[in-house]
Amino acid sequence: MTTRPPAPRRQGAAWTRVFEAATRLFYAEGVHAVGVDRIIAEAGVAKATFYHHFPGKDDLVRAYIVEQSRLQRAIADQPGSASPREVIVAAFERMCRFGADPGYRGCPFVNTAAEYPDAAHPVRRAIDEHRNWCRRLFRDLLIADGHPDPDRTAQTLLLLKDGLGVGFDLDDPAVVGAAVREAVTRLLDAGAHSAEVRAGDGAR
Amino acid sequence: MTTRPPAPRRQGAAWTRVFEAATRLFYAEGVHAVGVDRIIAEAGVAKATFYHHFPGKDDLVRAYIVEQSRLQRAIADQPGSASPREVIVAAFERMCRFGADPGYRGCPFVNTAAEYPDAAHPVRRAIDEHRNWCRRLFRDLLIADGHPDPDRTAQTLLLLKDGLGVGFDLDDPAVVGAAVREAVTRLLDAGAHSAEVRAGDGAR
DNA sequence: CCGAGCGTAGACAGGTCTGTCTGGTAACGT
DNA sequence: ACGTTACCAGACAGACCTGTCTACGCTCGG
Repeated sequence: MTTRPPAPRRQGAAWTRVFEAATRLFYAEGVHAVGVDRIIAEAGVAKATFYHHFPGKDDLVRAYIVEQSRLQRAIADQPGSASPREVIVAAFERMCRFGADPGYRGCPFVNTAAEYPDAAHPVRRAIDEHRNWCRRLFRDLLIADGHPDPDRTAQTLLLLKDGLGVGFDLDDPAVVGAAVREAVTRLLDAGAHSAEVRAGDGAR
Repeated sequence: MTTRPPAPRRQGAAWTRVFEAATRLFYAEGVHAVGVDRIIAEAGVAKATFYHHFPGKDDLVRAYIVEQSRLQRAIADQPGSASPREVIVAAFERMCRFGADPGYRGCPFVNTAAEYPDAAHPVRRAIDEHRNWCRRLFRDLLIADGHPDPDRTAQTLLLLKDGLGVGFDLDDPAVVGAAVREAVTRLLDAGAHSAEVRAGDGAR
């Protein structure tokens, strides 16, 4: 009589429901602002089931970060015939599209890092890993594009990425988008420009 | 017998002690992670005194943000004989010095905004005010410097400011500092460069 | 001298947090 | 037929959260 499925639930889906509810809530409201009770309520899952799949809340937070990183890598890693430079431009174009969405609430990595002051915490380590991957990706693309200073410029691209994450959340998306597009173009042109200068050609 | 001063406390200083403890803790550990009990304990103040001075915790948070904004304005507003361009460069130089400090934990405005998803919240409004002041300041300086696109470039400087706030907290400060200094210089040179080009001069 | 204002100490209420535990149900592989 | 695994419902513990309240003391202006 009791314990019948209130929702037509697929079996084996409790983990997924918990994870998806957590992802949505963590992103929209912040990690510390969302309790386990809230997550299991929205997932329609028993508390024991939650703690059966995740040893503790922090493990869920870490899984959330790792999955966000995996998603971004999957998008960036899909092969294409574009030039390195076009790949970078397309990546920022994509970020600008995401940022213009009304549901945008900032970069999940930056927002979560703000709630974990301890740099040695597993969650922070996961965030560090993602940032390192990102910086390496930028650097490799810049090298492939023949940029004269790939390491520093990769960090500059990271600066822009972090800046747009904050800006799209707190400022006017249209202005932020315009500023980002121009800054990225100029940054990449600076590399090409240097190469041209070295080849004996002037500006324009 | 009871109620003797454990510390040699100056009278009328309870508000200050609360505020300073809150500022330190909010910045170092985040707003949601620090409770009122903790603040009053570190301030050496009774709970009733806390609620005598602040209607609630959010008011204290707002006061924290407003004061941080006031401090930054005070630094930026002090007059000098420097050119507009030098003022901008000096501002970023100052931020880089702050960011290199081992106690640096990111931009208080960005970190706090990450904990207040509701854009209509008084705390978020205070943060918006600060960002608007900052953008206006950049724009006015760029106009005074004769930059051809002050509005967009002001937003770009804001992008860099937010990016360095995150980067100095999460990445290698030395690399971030180098990237910031170069990006700012290049951004300001681009304006001057456009002027030169319009005057009929080529690159270099 | 005396009251107002600021301060202390600490109990208390009502809620929420993470995490544990009991008890029972349903599907599945062997 | 049986054990395992996944799942649900919900009570419970113990800590911490914000915020209120009582009761008392110190100091200073009038």
